[in-house]
Amino acid sequence: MTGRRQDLGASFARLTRAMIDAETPILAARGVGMWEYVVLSALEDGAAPTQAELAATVRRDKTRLIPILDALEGRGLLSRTPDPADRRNRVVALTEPGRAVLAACRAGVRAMEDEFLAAVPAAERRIFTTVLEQLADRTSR
Amino acid sequence: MTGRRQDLGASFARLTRAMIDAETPILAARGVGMWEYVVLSALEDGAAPTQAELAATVRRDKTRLIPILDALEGRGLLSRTPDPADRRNRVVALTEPGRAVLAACRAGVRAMEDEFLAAVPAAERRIFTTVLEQLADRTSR
DNA sequence: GATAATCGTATGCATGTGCTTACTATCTGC
DNA sequence: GCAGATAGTAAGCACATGCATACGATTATC
Repeated sequence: MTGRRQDLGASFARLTRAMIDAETPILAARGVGMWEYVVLSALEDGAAPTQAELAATVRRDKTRLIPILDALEGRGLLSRTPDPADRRNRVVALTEPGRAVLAACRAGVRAMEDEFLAAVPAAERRIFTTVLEQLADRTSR
Repeated sequence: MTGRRQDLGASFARLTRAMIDAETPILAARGVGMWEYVVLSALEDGAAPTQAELAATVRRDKTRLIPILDALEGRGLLSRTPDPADRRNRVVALTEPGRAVLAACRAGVRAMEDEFLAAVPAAERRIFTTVLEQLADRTSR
């Protein structure tokens, strides 16, 4: 890898900023903030058994997560249900409207991503995204 | 790209955090903070003609850049020289000791990166890093 | 039953960041 | 020569974030 010029960290950071800048208006057009989108996404595959666990998943301080959840629940996009097995806990889950909003956001984000990657040949694109996801999955959250 | 699960932005953000977490102790062992490293790196290929331009390059508020530059200059790692062509400006350049410290940091970062990518087959790794750099270079700073 | 631990909630505090303001010194254009 | 603009510098302000504290409700352990 002696030919590599830029640090991985610098490239990732730069692309993160670019993605955030690109995603923000897409989400805003659907009435969703970035943290809200992150939370909705985290619930896509299934409910979080506790708010604390959701906070850890999205790496957002549990106390600062409250207003985000308040807002989303207030809009009917997610529900917080006391867990009968342990009433200290509240199970957090997407509602149908929440799923619909998330799907709309996701569609916009996907379109943006596809456009962003359009200049990369298909075979390389496939390798890039596969390796990217593998690397990301290997990092602790 | 219908098979892709995770948002690019989420993967990039996650990897950025992982890189920061991995780099921080590497830099600290060489007495360098992350912002300091970013600044040193930005000067690697040549001096910045003004501090303002350096600030834009590293995306750091020019007013907040001052203490960083003060610290680095105080350690003799960079110089700030009034530009005779326009004495409002100060040309910022690495010193030889600065280059040495940067090289040491870079070596540590490279070793970490190589280890991080070790599980990726060489051919895929090459494609991944090439595409990554191309994508990063295409984003506005 | 009493104590300790945990969850969700609200809030305080310290730190980092971006933007703004203000200043001195310098430069540019008229 | 003068007004306006710019560079570097210091500091204020608002906001975001992480961590800590405290509380009521609930659970687990002894």
